[in-house]
Amino acid sequence: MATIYQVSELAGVSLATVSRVMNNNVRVSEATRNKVLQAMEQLGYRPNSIAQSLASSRSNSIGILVSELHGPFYGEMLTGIEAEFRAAGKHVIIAAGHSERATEEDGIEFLLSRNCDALILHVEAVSDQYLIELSKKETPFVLLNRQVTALADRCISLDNELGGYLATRYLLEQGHRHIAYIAGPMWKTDARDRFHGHQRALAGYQLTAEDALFFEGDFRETGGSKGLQALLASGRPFSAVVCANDEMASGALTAARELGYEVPADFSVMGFDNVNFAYYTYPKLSTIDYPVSAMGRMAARWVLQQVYQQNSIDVQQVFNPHLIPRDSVAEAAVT
Amino acid sequence: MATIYQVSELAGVSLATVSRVMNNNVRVSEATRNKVLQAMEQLGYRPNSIAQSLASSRSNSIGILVSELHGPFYGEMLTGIEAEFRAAGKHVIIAAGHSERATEEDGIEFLLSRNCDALILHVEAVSDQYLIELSKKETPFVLLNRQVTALADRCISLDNELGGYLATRYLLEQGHRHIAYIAGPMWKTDARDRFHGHQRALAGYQLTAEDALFFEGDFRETGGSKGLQALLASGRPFSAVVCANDEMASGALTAARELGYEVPADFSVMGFDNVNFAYYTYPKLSTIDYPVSAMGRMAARWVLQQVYQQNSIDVQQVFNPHLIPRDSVAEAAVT
DNA sequence: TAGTATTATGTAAGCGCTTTCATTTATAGC
DNA sequence: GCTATAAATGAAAGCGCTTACATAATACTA
Repeated sequence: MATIYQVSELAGVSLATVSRVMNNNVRVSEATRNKVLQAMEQLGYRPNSIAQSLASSRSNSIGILVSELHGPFYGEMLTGIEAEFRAAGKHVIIAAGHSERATEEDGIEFLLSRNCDALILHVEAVSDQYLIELSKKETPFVLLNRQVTALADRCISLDNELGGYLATRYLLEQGHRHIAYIAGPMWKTDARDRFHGHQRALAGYQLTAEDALFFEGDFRETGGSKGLQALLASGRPFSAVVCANDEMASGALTAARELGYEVPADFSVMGFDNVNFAYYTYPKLSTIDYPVSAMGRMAARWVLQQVYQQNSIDVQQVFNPHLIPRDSVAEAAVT
Repeated sequence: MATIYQVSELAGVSLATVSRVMNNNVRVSEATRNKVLQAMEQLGYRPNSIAQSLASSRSNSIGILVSELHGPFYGEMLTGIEAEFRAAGKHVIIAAGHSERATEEDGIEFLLSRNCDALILHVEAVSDQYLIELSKKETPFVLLNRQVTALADRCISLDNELGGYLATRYLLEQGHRHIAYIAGPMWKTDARDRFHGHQRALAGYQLTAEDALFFEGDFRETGGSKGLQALLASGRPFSAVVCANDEMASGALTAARELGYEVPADFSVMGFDNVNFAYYTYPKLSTIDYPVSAMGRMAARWVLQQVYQQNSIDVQQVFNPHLIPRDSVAEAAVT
């Protein structure tokens, strides 16, 4: 591989000049610039990004930590992030945190050791305190889908409470009064926030959430199916179930069918996230849209703005969810 | 951030010694090793991976190019790859190729410019010739899910032909004789191979694929639904449809329902890939398992073995698909 | 115990760039 | 035409490591 030195020789200029035309931040005369460009062309020169990084102490790499690499949710997020950075000539280094504290901390440590210029973190298990400590180190980071008050300016999140509210309000508007809830793991903030939104919506109708109609799931399909079974087994009547995410809603749908119930005739089911497969369930899932790809892009822009000084970029920190009515919710039967 | 120099000072040894204990490939006495370790600890030293890379001309990074970052398929693949490398202290740099020639070539160029030690490529649009040229450059690469004869030793792939064969043979065994086929884009090798397997299975029963019962889809849900509509519209009777992947099968299922057909009572549907949501469709999709995560891991191992000399690793190059019978296929009605 | 083979450590030259500072060359002013 | 200023280029010192090669310390042999 040709080096900058060989280019400089061939072009008959100094190293510094070649470097200048590459970075074109300093004036170089048309004539020399052309000589250099031509020499580069001729040698098939490609800059060594490692050497550039070392000399400039900029790695042009951004570390991304997400819980999982698979699953409909993170894929969308990564797509948004990658597209934005790729266009800016930066690259992403990816690590998975698996929603476990040790693995998440490990992943962050790993990315840090890779000299990332910045980090985009979708962490769930790590403590606020840890993040606050991390913020004192030199590597800047944004948090996706997490609210830490002390780090408010680095958080890009969805108003999960509002989402929970919208889901339940929609069911209430359809006449449902006995609404079951299959939550995510309640140690996760988003799971709690969504549930709080649910409670607020109920309160608006002078109702409260009943313990018998609550099930704490795991955000996965099995959580939804187990949850539905448990709710049914409780004997407490309900005409609708809101699930804290689409995976669980899908599980609930499957379980309902297996147990001989028909959705939405026997009861309505509401999801959350609007992941791509929500359109392909049967019945098509009514859900709350989570603009995850847009939020991923926004996190990338935050980095571009804060770390790479691209000041023309606007950053939006809080996103609003909205209702996607489809076929899994029907009006409550008049009683 | 502390540098190796400060560590060496504090420990009272030379730079070289510090470097040696870090890489522990050369003997260092217990006593000095401890002094150094302690100094590192005390300074909170973390090696600068960029400097290491420059000096050793090893970036410890592997470039991954996949068609998309989202979708059930690639997510699994990435998960397998990342897990394997992370354990080995390597990191992955990810780019998306979007199944377009220009973007794929661009992505490869991009990864190359990042000084990756190796590349794992899941490319579809790029020509064999291009890959052969690429193989002459210094950066080694593996191909996932692609067979290039001249590069046979770098290909890790699924026997797609066998998969196609298994799918159709299963339907034949269930008594189906009029089997429609919704293919992937026929310019993609895997789409073609799967179809060839289909033909071979038919041939085993003295049958041939009928043009009227063939539809070329796009590997996405809409392809499946459009495909089914087209097949139905052709007026040609069939009792089963094999779809070249699960997404299209899911689309076909949805379309069937919307058009008032019941699967598998009115006709059977077969998928391919066994992506995670195949279990959550209604009815649960009978499909062909594609061990994509295992294949991703294997690609990572190939790199570990070939590039990082971890000789203890075994590499398997061809994977076999197998049948996953579920609920979307039933026996053909006796006529 | 001298002489040699080993083992442990130090010295210093890069790796391929960026960037400051110094120097040269062109441009303008009068 | 000569000086003052600006613009273009070059020289060289790093960036934080690795790794020959050289040297010092230790162990082993007879």
